[in-house]
Amino acid sequence: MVVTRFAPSPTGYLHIGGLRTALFSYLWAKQNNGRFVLRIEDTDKKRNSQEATDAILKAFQWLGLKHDGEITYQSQRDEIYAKYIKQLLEQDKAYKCYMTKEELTELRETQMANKERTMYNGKYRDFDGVAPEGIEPVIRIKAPLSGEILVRDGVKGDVSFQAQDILDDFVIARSDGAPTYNFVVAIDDYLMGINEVIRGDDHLSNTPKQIVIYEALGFEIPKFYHVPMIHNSKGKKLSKRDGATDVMAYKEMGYKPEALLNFLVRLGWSHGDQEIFNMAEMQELFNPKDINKSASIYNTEKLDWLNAHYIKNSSNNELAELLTDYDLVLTSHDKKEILLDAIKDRAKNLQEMADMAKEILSTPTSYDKKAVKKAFKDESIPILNTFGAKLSNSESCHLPTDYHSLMQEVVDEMKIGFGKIGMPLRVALLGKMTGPGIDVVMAVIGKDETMQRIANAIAANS
RNA sequence: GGCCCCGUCGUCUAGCGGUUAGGAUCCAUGGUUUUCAUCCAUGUUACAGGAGUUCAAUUCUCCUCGGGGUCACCA
Repeated sequence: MVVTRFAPSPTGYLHIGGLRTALFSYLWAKQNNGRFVLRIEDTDKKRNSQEATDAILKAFQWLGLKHDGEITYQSQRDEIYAKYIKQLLEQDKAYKCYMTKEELTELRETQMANKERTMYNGKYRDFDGVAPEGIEPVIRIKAPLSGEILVRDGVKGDVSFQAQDILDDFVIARSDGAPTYNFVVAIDDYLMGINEVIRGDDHLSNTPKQIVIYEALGFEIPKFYHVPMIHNSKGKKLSKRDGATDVMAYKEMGYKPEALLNFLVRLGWSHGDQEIFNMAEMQELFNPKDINKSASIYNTEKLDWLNAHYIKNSSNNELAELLTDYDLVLTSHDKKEILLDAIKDRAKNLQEMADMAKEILSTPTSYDKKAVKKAFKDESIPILNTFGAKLSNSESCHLPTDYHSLMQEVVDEMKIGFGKIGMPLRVALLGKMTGPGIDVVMAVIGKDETMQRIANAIAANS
């Protein structure tokens, strides 16, 4: 069974980089009828918070991603890690190091001055003397001093590291006994049965260290897939101002979850020429072997296009429901179908869509100057009056076609072009020259409101 | 700086020795729409550079250049 995981450290909200690796992991597990588990990496007690964990869960919920089983918190697994540290100590695969921080800093500075690689010098590796007084030791692993460490990566291929280039006896437990990242990751991934690790390629150079742990403990090494980074438009790591914002901010901006997911799944992964993937298709088609090797640049153009696509293809019921989050309540509006049909093709996002609806639904308080000058001329007033009179006498105006016939009558009787009535009417009803079909607008706002707006416009612009 | 990864249109990508280098997005133009948007059509734009290997390189190898990641008692 395939078991994948998402293992964030709760130091902030979930952003799209994390979400993408979570999505990849999720899809791969689901496709294989496997499990997708969540582990919170909160071993650094100073830097993490419950709020951050809650924020991640909230984002998952919005996007419809569900983890399997209970959440594992590393902070609650101290005894487990202690057990393995003890074991390694007893097997002489790890040792206590009494070097002080000052001593370490000094060592490092000397190495830098000599242009050597900065690394621990193994001072206590084979120490059997009397431990210095008053120093709480850290625990270091006895890492191999030479030889090759091979990472068999499903995305990058085989990546080979030389032990002498990259390894030293790194710390696996701090002086306060708390275990460190590379140590607990290996233990937890093994204990949780995770056999396919999909994560950012910023972890690629950590992987040899984790392999050292796996081997010291005799654990089976999982399959790794290191996913390239997402960069900003300058090709640098994503920062808060250029996209690494809270995933929930995308909801506020009016993006639909399926658009965000579809956007992210295509960032670094592809399936031929296909662009549109619903969740079922993603689950069926995603395969980490098709992940790109190179980093991609984050850019909202395609996300906007996808979002517009998904909005256009949403049912009006769903849209009406979603729009309540953007301060637009349409549930009781009798012409909501007509309204929604009229604006769903025009909006890039739900926020914009809500604004359009509100604009149509509310009586204009001002009129665009250019629009008035261009389309609301003196000759327009008798035309509007004629139309108004017809409307006033009309008994059954409900649908756009009803209003359209009325406009047609005016055009025919006055022997004018359609534009002579269309544009002035548009300005009168919306205060500007752009928007949905004018007959549609009238149907949505109704006969009384239409006549009111015509009267308002004539009063204000003549 | 050491080590590691990467390099096809502006962007997301297809390609896996022989292609007019494909799609999508963006942009532009035209059509449809009384307007706007949608939709449809058309168009501009790419193999980082240099050596090899080969009958043939975007594709394989090496070098250069460029970009990124990582080198903690952070994760």
